[in-house]
Amino acid sequence: MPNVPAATQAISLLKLLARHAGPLPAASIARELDLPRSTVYHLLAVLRDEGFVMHLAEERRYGLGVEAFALGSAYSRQAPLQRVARPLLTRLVETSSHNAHLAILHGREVFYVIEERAPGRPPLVTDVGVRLPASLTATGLAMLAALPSAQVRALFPNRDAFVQRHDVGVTSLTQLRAELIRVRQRTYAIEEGLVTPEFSSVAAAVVDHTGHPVAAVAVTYPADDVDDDRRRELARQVTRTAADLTRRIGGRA
Amino acid sequence: MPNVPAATQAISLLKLLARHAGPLPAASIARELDLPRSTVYHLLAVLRDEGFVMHLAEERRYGLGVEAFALGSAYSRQAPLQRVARPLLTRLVETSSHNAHLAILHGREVFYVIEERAPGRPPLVTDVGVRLPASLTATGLAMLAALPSAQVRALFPNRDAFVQRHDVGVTSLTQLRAELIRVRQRTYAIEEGLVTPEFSSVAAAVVDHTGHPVAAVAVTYPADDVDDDRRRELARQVTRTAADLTRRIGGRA
DNA sequence: GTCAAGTGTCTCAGATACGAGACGGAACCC
DNA sequence: GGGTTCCGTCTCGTATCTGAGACACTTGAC
Repeated sequence: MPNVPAATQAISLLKLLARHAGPLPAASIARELDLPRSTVYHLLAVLRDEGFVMHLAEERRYGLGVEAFALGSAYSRQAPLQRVARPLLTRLVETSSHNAHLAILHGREVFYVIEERAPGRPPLVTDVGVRLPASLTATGLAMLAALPSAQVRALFPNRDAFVQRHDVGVTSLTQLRAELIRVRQRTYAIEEGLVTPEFSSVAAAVVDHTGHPVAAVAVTYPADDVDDDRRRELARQVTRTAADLTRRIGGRA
Repeated sequence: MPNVPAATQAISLLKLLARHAGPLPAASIARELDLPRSTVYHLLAVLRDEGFVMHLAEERRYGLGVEAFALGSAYSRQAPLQRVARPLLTRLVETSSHNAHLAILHGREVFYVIEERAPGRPPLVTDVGVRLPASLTATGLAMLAALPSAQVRALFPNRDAFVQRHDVGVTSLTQLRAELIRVRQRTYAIEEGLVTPEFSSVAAAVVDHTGHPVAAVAVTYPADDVDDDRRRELARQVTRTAADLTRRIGGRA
């Protein structure tokens, strides 16, 4: 277990500022992180010097600084998966005429790293940077289905690990396993109205050379506009895009 | 002066990983940061736990993690300037048929936060996340021209503060001041071939309610394709976009 | 105008983190 | 197979950081 408390506190402070919709006063930061006020001021001073935090003196609040943006840009520049995936998602949007996105698994959540919107389609909740519970999303289910059984159990050790949305969603490991069996049988995941009522998604996993899921591709469409035949066609396009991306990153396709 | 060495070291490590094109071995990190190996491993352990760094075990290297991306996304979500500016730059690209970008001043450098590429135009060096010396760029000159004289002097205290590119660029405060006078007289900045040979840019500053420059808007075009009349027209569109953005953020226009 | 609450800075002693260096294992080279 | 280099983990004593709390200033309520 690493023990570098000042580094951990600094990182926690940045994460706190990222979680909120806007800048925070120092007293709120101290309270939410349960840190002494003087410690918080020391950390803020360092983070300001380094450009990760800026002080809005008139509002007496602290917000993220441009170095936070620079870090995110550096991650995007260095991440081979996103660079390779972007043109493939652009093409998927063209052929499907629906919004497409790429997500990665981060613990029990999915994290959206690419969102390509189709012309004339509304923006969805699955915007870049958003996190959602994996068990509730098509992309999450697609990736969980590609994980070894023991790893799924490790991620969901008890009933508390499950969340619901709009009063719907799996609530136990047994239910989740059953759903993942269905995903494997179909070779794609379906989510109907769990994330956004009246919208559905189909998703397929992207796996690396060991077969481990590194991302999932999905398309989202208005549920009423798409019959079973149309949905199978969208699923075919999504699984083909995911397989193509898997091949391009040298994965086991 | 803040003194929280572990926090400073952690942040320096993240910045180092951001500066490089890809992941680094721990030994390189120790060498470039001039830190003991055990200290570096402690910091890497914390940053991994928090998701800011990932360990590529097969390559024995460390790279930025998805929380770096999440931080950058949070900054973009919270930054009102970029949200307001993006549709204006999209429209500027449509009317001008050239690439447009938005930059902010960060010390003596400009930092590109939006890049909108025109259809059929090549990507340029001014990509999102890139930094360039302010004195060499149209956006930098536009913002410097809107700063009080004392602040320009503080940013460029001596000849060492100036850099050149392709053997061209101002090398003294006197030369810089003369150029900034010209920028103010024209109400826009011009850069010809300093950033990318054979490409030129025109830029105008976006100022806040105090008249302080918070960003600059620019258009970049192939120098040979644009005669004086055409360039004046592009400059008119750029200064209008910058004024529009200034008004929308409640600036002094 | 007065009082309370909040912000930001500063000091310094006791608690604790830092980092030198040892160790085991892996990878590479011959 | 042996030797070298590098990686990653671990220990513990000394140097140094953390944070309680005082202080000055600003803002807001009455």
